[in-house]
Amino acid sequence: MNKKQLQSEQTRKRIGDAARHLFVQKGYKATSIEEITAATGSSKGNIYYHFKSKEGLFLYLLDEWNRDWIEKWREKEHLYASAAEKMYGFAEQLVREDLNHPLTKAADEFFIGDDKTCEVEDRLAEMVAEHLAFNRMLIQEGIDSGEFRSGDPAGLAVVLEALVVGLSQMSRRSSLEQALAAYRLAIEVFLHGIAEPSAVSEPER
Amino acid sequence: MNKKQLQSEQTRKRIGDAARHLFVQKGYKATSIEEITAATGSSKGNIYYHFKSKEGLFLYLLDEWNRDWIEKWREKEHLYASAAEKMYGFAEQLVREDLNHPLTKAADEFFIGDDKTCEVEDRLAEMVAEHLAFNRMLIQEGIDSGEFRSGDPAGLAVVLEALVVGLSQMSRRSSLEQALAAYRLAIEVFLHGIAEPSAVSEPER
DNA sequence: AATAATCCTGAACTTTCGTTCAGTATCTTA
DNA sequence: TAAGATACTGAACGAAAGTTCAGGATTATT
Repeated sequence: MNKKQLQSEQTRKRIGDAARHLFVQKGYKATSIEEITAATGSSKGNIYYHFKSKEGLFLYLLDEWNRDWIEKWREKEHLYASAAEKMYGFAEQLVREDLNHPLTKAADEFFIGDDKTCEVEDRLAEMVAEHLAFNRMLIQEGIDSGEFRSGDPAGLAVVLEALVVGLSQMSRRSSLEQALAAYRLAIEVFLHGIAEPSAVSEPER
Repeated sequence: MNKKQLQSEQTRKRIGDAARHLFVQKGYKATSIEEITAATGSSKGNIYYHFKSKEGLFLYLLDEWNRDWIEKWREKEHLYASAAEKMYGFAEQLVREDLNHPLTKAADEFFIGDDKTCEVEDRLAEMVAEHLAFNRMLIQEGIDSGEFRSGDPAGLAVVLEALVVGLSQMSRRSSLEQALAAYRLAIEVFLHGIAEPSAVSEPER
């Protein structure tokens, strides 16, 4: 590899890392190009040399993130014996990986903001669908193995996603230990609920 | 009451209603004063005559919202016989009231944005604490009545809050029926979990 | 009726932020 | 080594948004 190419790749990574960190921490709009340059030492123009635009940079990060996340999961997945263990492993990776997925907060700004490009909109809808599909498969595995009661996997996938999205938002200002504890407790509740098994109650209507 | 005073109160309400609607729908930063004026027919200056600033307007809405929500809850609370029923009623009010609390999305922008005033920061931390206290009390009631297993009410309050926050975010683009179904399912899971009672599994470590 | 108080307008100011671009430095290639 | 390609700089531009203000319209007070 060329020295130029190497350099290019390095700064790209540098910018990407700094930008991701800021996006995750502060959201999309609240993070300015100025701040990214300050965090990298690069200049404004350099960002636009390596990335098409702010949107482009963000989209690139989303793709990269998703790829890495899935890859890491594939490496670990087989270590877990049961579906329940997988759920805890899933939560742990969510916390350890970055304490939250950029998609949860920043991408939501995209969806809602008026300035959304069609390309971005499509890509984001796709990613949410992927997330739900992932969750559904996780739950389906447990059902197939007899660990989980058979029910509505699609609906439960939404509930799980909501739990994850909410936790990432609530845990943004807490320590890793606190976050891990919260996630673990959440999965525990997701699996076993909080009600006494004896006290069966149904929703009204 | 004066004609002037009445007029003033009416426009205040008009501005507040329009602003709340936009904030809930689009988030804090994405909603401009311009848009609020367009939605009300009032002028820019008029908003600043009635409210100190955009932040002030938002803070006012948060307070108002919280008051109304609590009030409505107090009216309904006694109708529910069990703690479990209360949880479903709680979820239902969350959906029906506005499908999401401004605090969930817009307020999070406040917390994270750099431009936060000290006054605002304090007020918001207070409100989150109030929310968690509310949840904890709800859970504690169930524990006291023997419906819920005794555990970590504070931790469970965070899990419940996360569920609500996440659901509100996920349900922003779905119909009322879909949202209600998702919330109900979530509460069902929160109460009973998804695991087969026979298959007991613990978190690793 | 006249003066004061209140409500409201909208143009202009200021700041912030994404984006561009002419120019410089460094490296590759022929 | 000379010419071209690549990596980078930072000032400047333009659009958007929050805020202010001088003044007009409406209502209250004396």
